[in-house]
Order: sequence, then structure tokens, then C-alpha cells
Amino acid sequence: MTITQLKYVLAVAEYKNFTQAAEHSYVTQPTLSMQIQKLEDELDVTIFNRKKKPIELTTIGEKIIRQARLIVDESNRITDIVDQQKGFIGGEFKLGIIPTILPTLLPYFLKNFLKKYPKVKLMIEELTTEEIIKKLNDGHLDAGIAATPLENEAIKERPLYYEPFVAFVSDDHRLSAKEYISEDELDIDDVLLLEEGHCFTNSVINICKNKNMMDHRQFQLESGSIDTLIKLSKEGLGMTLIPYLHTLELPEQDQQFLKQFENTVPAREVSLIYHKSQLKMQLIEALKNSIDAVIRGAITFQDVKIISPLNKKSVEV
Amino acid sequence: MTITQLKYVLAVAEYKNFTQAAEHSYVTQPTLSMQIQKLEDELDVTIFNRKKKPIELTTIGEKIIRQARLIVDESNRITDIVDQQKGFIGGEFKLGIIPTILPTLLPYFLKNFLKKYPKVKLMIEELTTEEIIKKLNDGHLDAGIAATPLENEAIKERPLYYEPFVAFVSDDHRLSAKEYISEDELDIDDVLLLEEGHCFTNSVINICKNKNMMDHRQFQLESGSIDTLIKLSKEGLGMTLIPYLHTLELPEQDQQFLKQFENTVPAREVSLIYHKSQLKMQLIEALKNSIDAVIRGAITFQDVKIISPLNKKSVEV
DNA sequence: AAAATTGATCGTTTTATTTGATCAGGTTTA
DNA sequence: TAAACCTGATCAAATAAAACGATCAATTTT
Repeated sequence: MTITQLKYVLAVAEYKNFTQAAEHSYVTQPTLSMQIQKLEDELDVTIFNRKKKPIELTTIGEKIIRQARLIVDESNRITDIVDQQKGFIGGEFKLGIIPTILPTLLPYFLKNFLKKYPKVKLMIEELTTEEIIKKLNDGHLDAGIAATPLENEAIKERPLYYEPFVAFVSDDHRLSAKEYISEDELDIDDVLLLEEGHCFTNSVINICKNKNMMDHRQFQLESGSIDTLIKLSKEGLGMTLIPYLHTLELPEQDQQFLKQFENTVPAREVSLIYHKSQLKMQLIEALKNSIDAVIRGAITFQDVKIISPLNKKSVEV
Repeated sequence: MTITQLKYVLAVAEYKNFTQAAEHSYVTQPTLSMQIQKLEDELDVTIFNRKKKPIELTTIGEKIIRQARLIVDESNRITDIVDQQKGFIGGEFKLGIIPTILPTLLPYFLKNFLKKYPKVKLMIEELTTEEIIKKLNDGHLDAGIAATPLENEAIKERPLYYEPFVAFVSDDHRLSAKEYISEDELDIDDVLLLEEGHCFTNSVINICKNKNMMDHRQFQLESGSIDTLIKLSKEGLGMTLIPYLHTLELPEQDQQFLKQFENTVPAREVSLIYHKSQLKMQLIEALKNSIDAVIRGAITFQDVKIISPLNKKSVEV
């Protein structure tokens, strides 16, 4: 049994297809087929049910996959150990960031980070929380940045900062007269939301007390971008909630429409998340330090109430 | 990096010698040297300081060894997983048993066990507790049977039975008139002990209240066998303590010299012990079941006080 | 000083892996 | 229904890797 064979098996388990698995393993299909057969012969089991389309794992196959994942992970970690000992911070690093964080956070740390760690090849993808979790689990991402807590066993979280929600209320809105806003005054039917799949949407819903079925409104448009929400809001189609960092980028004439929450402000916890197997830890630490250093100046709030990004009740902290 | 390379590295780390490591890996020395060099090149580190005699690990080498051990263990476990799924109980199984347990316990279960699991190749070694622990840690043993608790983090324990200590007191001894004996009456200077290294010796010392320096006695002879202790005792050189299972094998004329403890009887906890990495679990379970089934009839005591086999105070249970 | 031990080095042999071409069994498309 | 297509298995040939035996240089032991 070799680590290569285990990697091939994992690839097939992932792509459910020998040919694709071979491509992603940078070998030809016969090579991969043969190695897997050799492993199956050696262990005297069939790992894959090749008759089913797409290919399925056998019962024993499932267990072997789990163990193989463990072995491959642990073997990958050897280079980590060596790097750490050498104090070397470098190599490929795949980072997923959710859409409502990426555009505002990235400019803060990216340049500094790349300058400080010139040997790191950072590959950033914009992904939903769900996608990030999936890719962390199958090893396609090294880390992610998302709203937490996720309550996911396989994922570790390191909070980076707490980002308050800020209301954007246009002139003609019923709440436009108020200087500060309170959670009680929010009506979910009246708040413009991002399209489904954004955890930001869940958070906003979790803030609003009124969690009944939301078909009271005259129209329903769910946008993919916060800027669109702001535009629609200015058209008088409702208010919206936006993350604090986004408010710093608004043109001056729009700043007037912003309203902070009074007292305890609802906020989302933004964390660096990674798989519990903790690969590339030294790089994750480096990234956290870079973000910490730069964000401390930008966001300093006390007395925040963390809003869950899941479909759940909020939790007082 | 291959699992083979990691195994070679572990072998060198173990034997501190390339040639010996090669022999134990069933390859020639140049082969092993080359593979280790390849790994060192690939990781760009030196794992071994070859200048020192015997060979030493570098700092990074130590860490690599630890990780290599983990990977090799986990990869060995794949066959376990397959066996378990197939319900197959077989293969080599190396078991270490301490000298004061082996001769009395083995006859009870060995025949039945081998008959029930004909595919198991059982290799039994008589070893001290210390040796067992060492060999469990370096993988030279799959399991051991010893007195517990050991308070060793790397070792897991599954208690098999509680074996009381029985006193053997010859006619001319000061305690010979009593029907039952009590711990208070024991004097360490007066109890014949096994030679050092036997945990049974520690246990006996732990029973005796009188734990002062033991040089009050006229002579000091530490034997390696319980039978010798009995012979010496019959010669009037003192009393001795022997494990319960041993009493069942004494000739009838010697049975008269046995004295049970009154009330709560001191006993040793005999456990199946194995490494925390839990290799060959299904075989360990099978072994435990075999011993359980046969020992239940032989030993049934309640109200025992477990005596630690370590150099420590006893613990009430 | 001689002998023994140790790990590295070097061709050579042996073994293992990978490849490209091809095949057989399916399914989908025309 | 036949042709096209996709999929994984198979095979001989090429390539790569591992292992070996012999030997060397450096130490250590005798």
C-alpha cells in the first residue's frame, strides 16, 4: 500500500469517475485504474462499485476512504512540520471568502500580507459559507473567512472581528426621522434582502423579530450585491441592513442615510475557519495576524450582540 | 514520500543504526540508506545526525519521527478495518505477559482461544511490565497482560479480573496459628520477595504497612519464581504472598499453609493492555472475550482492595 | 597498527509504474 | 436500430524506481 494509491482512491471517491480522477491526479486513466486494482487486490476488497453510474463506494470502501483521508492528511502535514521548524511561511494557500466580506475586507490586509510573506501563493475564491465548508472538508480549500458560529464539528473557528450591522434608510422611509434605530422597529417585510444562499440574509432575518412567512410585501427581489440593495433602498423600495465595513466605502452623499443601532448593536462574528485536521496551521496563523493587525484600527466596538449566520435564534454574548 | 520510506526512518530511529535497521526491514543497507536520503532530499532536512555514534535524531528529525509513527500506525490500521468488516480474526498477534501471570493464566484460555480463532498466530513473550510498555510503544507487541493501573498515558487498559493475594505461612512462623490474616500483621522484613523488576514485588510492598528501609532482616534473597519463594518459606525463612491463581496449582499438602486475608482482601487488577493507537482491536477484543469466559468461573471475589503495581500508595475501590 | 564496523557510493539487475493504444460493456444520440 | 460516445479494463512497451552486491572512506575497537 502506498500513499499514492490512497490519493488515487480519494480522487475517485471525490469525482465518482476514474477518468476525471486520473486527470486531477495528473496521471492517465490506466495508471489510476491499475493502482486502485492493486490496492484492492492487496487488501482483498472491492472499494468501488463500478457498475453503478456514477460510481459508488462499497460499505468497506466508505471506511477505507475515511482512513485514507486521515493518512493522506497526516502525510501532508509532514511538510507543514518541516516548514514550521524552518520558520518558512510559503507555498500555495487556498482561501475562500463569502461575498459579503470579500470586497470590503480584502483591501485591508491583502497587500500587507503578500508583502510580508512573499513566498505565499494566495489563491482566493469567492464562495458561500456552504461551499467553503464543503471545500474545507474535501481539502480543496486551506481556510475560509465567513460569519460564525457555524456549529460544525469538522470546522475550527478563530474569530477575527465583530462587525456591526448598520441600517440604510432612505428619506421617504417610515424610520427616516430617527437618529438611532432599534431591533424592535425592524419589519422583515420591509427590509431588502440578499438572495438566498448568503448567510448575511440569515443574519438579517435573525435580527428581525418578525419571523413570520415573508410574503406580505408587494414585491420580492433578492439581490446578490449589497450595492444593489442600497440602490433599491434609495429608490424608496424599503430599508436594508449592511455590514459596517461596507459603510466605510459609501460615497459621502450616501452616508446620511446610515443609522446605527442604539445600545447593544447586532453584529456578525467574522472568523477564519479551517478544517479540524489543521493543515497549514502556520500559514493560517500568519493570515490571522495580518488581519488582526490591520482590522483593530478599523473596527472597535464593545457591547455587541452576535447574530448567528444560521437559521437560528441569536445569542447574547 | 512513501510509507516505506517512513518505515525505514522509524527503523533507523529505533535501532540507531542503518545496518540493523535494514536487516529488520528485510532490505540491504544501501537500499535503506538511499531511501532515507531521498526522503531527506525531498523534505530538504537532515533527519539523522550520522556523525554521532550511536546515531542521533536532529530536532526536526524528532518531529518527523513522531509524525511518521502516526502515519505508519494509521496505515497499518487499514488492514484492521478490512479484517473487522470481514469479521476476520487472524494474523500475527504478539502478546507480552508478566512472569507472575503467565504460567497460571495461560493454561486457562490458550487452548480454547487457539481453537476458536485458528487463523491467529499467537506469539507470547514473558516480559516485565516495563518491557511490555516499551514494546507496546514501539510496536513490537500488539498487547500485553499485566497488573494495573499503570497510569501511563500511551497505554490503554481493559481489566480482566481481580486476583487476590494469598499468604503462604509455614508452620513455624509467628502467624501460623491464625486462620485469617490481616494487612496490619504483615512485616515487610519478614515477607519473601521476588527479585526487583517484578511488579508483584511492588504490590506486595504496597500491601505491607511497614514501608521503611528494608534492611532489618538477617538475609536478603530475592528470587525470580514464586515456587522458589514457597520452598524458602517452607524452610522457615519467612512467609510470602502469592497470587490466588497460583494457589490453585499447589499440591494438596501445601494448601494447609495458605491463609486468606480477612474482610477486604488485597488484590491486583490484571488487565489486557495495549497502545492507545488501538491497532488490532478486533483481536484484542477476541482475546478479552476468551479470557473473560474462562476466568469468570475461576475467580469470583467481591470486596477487593486493588493494590497498585507501581511504587505508590494503594487505592480503595 | 590491524581488524572490525559503519554509512555512502556505484554500476547492475530486478521490480514496479506509467503510458499509449485498444477493447468490451454500457448509454445516449441520430 | 445503428452509430457515436463514454467508461473502465487490459496489454505490450517504455520508463522509472527500488534493491542488490561489491566496494570505499571514515571511524572505532581491539
